Amino acid sequence: MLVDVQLSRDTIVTAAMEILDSYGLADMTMRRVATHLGVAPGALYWHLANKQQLIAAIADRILAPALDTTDPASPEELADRLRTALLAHRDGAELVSAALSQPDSETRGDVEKQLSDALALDDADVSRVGAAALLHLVLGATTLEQSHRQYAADTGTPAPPTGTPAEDFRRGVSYLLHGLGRG
Amino acid sequence: MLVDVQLSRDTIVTAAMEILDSYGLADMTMRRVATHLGVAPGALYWHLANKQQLIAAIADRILAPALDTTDPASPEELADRLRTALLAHRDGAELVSAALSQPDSETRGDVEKQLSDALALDDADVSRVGAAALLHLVLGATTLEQSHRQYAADTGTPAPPTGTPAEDFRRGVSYLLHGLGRG
DNA sequence: ACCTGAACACCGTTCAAGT
DNA sequence: ACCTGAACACCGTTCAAGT
Repeated sequence: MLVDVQLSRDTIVTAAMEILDSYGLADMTMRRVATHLGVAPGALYWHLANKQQLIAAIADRILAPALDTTDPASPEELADRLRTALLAHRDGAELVSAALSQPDSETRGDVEKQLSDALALDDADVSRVGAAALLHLVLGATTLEQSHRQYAADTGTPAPPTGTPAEDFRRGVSYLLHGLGRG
Repeated sequence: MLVDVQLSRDTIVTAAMEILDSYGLADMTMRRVATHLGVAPGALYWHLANKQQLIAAIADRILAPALDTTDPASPEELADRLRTALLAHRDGAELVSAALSQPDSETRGDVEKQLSDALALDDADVSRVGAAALLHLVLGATTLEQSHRQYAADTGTPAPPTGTPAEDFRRGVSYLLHGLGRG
């Protein structure tokens, strides 16, 4: 338990991510976060409206290393960086999917804009649909990969021999990008 | 409440889907399903090991109209039929995503095989990666579309003018398919 | 074989009351 | 302003005991 630091949105997010990485999304409950901070459950609700808001804030932190970049990346590179960022936290892909599924997610717009820019296409409509498709691909493929990893870790079995996931990921992205080039 | 029919896996699944369509996935709890059937919560566990198993069974029912077909469809048509099947039930895309994310999902293999066959490519590896990518696209795009629909229905606002979702969906699929053609 | 009753170990969220 | 205590209205799951 962290001792006696002033409670704030940021300390709550940090505590929640420690629980996430140690025990997974299912165990990242408001009550456990509160206990971890040595505080009553209700205290969290002074700083956050609800759990969805906490999840959104965590998603932003998870995505930050992939997004806060000055140089414009290629779409391949951006997709790869997103995957890496998601894999860096237990259940990261699932959590971010949940956050971006909320209809009022601002982050989703940001990510799609950055993907769209990376595509560097003339047709804005192709960019929009292509960026959305790319994001779906990244989230879907990474969620599946991560759940397989976790299952393997839980059961002690090695990962299934479907060919290396990173390579499959890049190939899926590459197929879509080729298709977009002929938009 | 259904009255006095013998409890079985099938009647439970039917009751659960009625709650799903009426109140959504968040309200589809084991306890509410039991109440709807006029039975104690524990009774369900004679017929099902746990809630995950119920969700898997519902996913199969939702997907059935898209999959149980004799004639081999084009990948465009199959993708479209999957989207339609998911949209036919409240939170259908989210529920099926959850079911197919379970590492031991048999249905996921079936769907990917059918997509892979529909692709009708020579290279088996391209088929495998392509089918997975297509499935991610279908689930991701439809989950988003459905959550936007629900949000619009809940708030009374009309859907956002992003261009018609069905058209965007077909375009996303089409881009990926073009890319696969040049695999 | 199939189901009930009752419990176990939890949830997210609210809100008066305290400091 | 910020937090506690205590409650409200729930969960999924188990399991002795009944029929």
